[in-house]
Amino acid sequence: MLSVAAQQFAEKGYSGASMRSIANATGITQAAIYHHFPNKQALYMAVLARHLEEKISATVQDLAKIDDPEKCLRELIRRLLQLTEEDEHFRQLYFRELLEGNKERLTALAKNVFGDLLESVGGLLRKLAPQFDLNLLLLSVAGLVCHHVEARKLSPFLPGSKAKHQELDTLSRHISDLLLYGVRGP
Amino acid sequence: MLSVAAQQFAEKGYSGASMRSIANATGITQAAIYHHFPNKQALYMAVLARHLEEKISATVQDLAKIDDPEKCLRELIRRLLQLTEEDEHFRQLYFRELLEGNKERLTALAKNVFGDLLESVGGLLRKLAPQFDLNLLLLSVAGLVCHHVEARKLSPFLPGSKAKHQELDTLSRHISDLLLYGVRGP
DNA sequence: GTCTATAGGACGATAGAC
DNA sequence: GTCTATCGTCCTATAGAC
Repeated sequence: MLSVAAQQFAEKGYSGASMRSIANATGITQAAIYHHFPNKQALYMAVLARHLEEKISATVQDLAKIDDPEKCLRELIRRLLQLTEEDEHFRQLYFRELLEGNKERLTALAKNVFGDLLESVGGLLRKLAPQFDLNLLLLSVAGLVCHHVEARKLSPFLPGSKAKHQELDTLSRHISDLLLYGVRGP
Repeated sequence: MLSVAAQQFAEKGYSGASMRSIANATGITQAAIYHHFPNKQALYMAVLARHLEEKISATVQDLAKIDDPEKCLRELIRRLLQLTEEDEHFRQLYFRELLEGNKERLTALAKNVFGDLLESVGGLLRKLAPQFDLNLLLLSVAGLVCHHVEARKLSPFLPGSKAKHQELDTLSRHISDLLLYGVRGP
C-alpha cells in the first residue's frame, strides 16, 4: 500500500494523487485508508520516510571500504545512477520535495538523506577534492545524477540525440569523467 | 495574467493551481479566464511558451561573442544561475515539465529551450570539451545549475551549512571550477 | 470582456454497520 | 479492517445577462 501510494505521489504529485485512486489501486475503498493513516499528509510522510530515507542508506553502504578514491567515486556515481534509475519514484519524490517541501520536510530530507550520504562518502570527497566545499560538491553530484536520469525522457527529442545517451553505462562514465577531470577530459 | 498563472503553476503544480486562484490573483473571476483561453491546458501551454522558451533565448544571447572559451563558460554558468535565481518560476516550471511533461510538451521543451542553448554555446562546448558528448554536457550544465539553485532551500538544513552556500558568486565559481578542472581543482 | 449563477463531478474526511 | 453512504468543499467548464 505504501508503495502504491509512492507511485501515485511520484507520478502525479501531492495534489494530483487522490486518496480514491490510491485506495482503488491498492484494492480497498477510499474510506479504508483512514483506518491506517489519519489524513493525506500523514500518508505522504510515511511514503517519504520509506522511499527516500531508507533507500539512500542502503545504496551508499560499503562505499568506504573501497580504497582507491577514483574507483570509489565512480562506484558512488554508478550506485546513485542505478538507484535513481531503478527506483523512478525515488528520484521523482526527491524533485517534488525540492519543489514543494516545507521547512519540516526539507529538514528531514537534509538529515536523513544527505546525512547518510555525508557519512558514507564525505571522507572520500574531502580527500579527492580538498579545494572544494563538501556540501556544494555533494549537491553537484546529486544534481548531475538525478538530472541526467530524469532528462532521459527529454533526451530523445534533443537535436543530435543518440540511443547511447539512454544507457546507464554511458551516463556513468560521462558524469565520473566530468567530475574527475573537468571538461578537458582524462 | 500569464505571469500570475506562471507563478501559481510553478509553485503549486498543474493540479495544485486552480483556475479560481489564478483568476482571483489576477483580479477577475474564474469564468472570465475562459474568454481568453479555452481550458486549463491551453492556459498552461501559453505559460510555458512565454516563461521557458522566451527567457532562455534572451539569456544565452551574445555569448558567442566572447573569445576566450573559459571566460565564455564562466559567463554561461553565471547567466544561467542568474536566470534560474531571478526567475524562480522558470526553474520550477522546467523541473515540473521534466517530471510530468508528456511527449508533445517535452518535444517543445527540447526544441525551444535546448535548441537555443545549443545554437549559442554548442560551438564553445565542442571546442572546450572535444572528448565529451555535446548533449550530455549540456544536460550536465543544466542539471548542475538548476539543482544548485533549487537546493538552496535545502542547503540551510544540511550538516555543516554555511551562509555563503546561498550566494550566487559562490555557486558560480564552484560550478565553473568543477566543470573546468574536475574535483582536483584549478 | 467581465459578471452571476450553476451544472456536474472529484475531492478529503467522517459516521456507522458488519 | 473494510465496507456503504454521505457531508461539505473545491474543482473545471458552461450559459446567459450586461
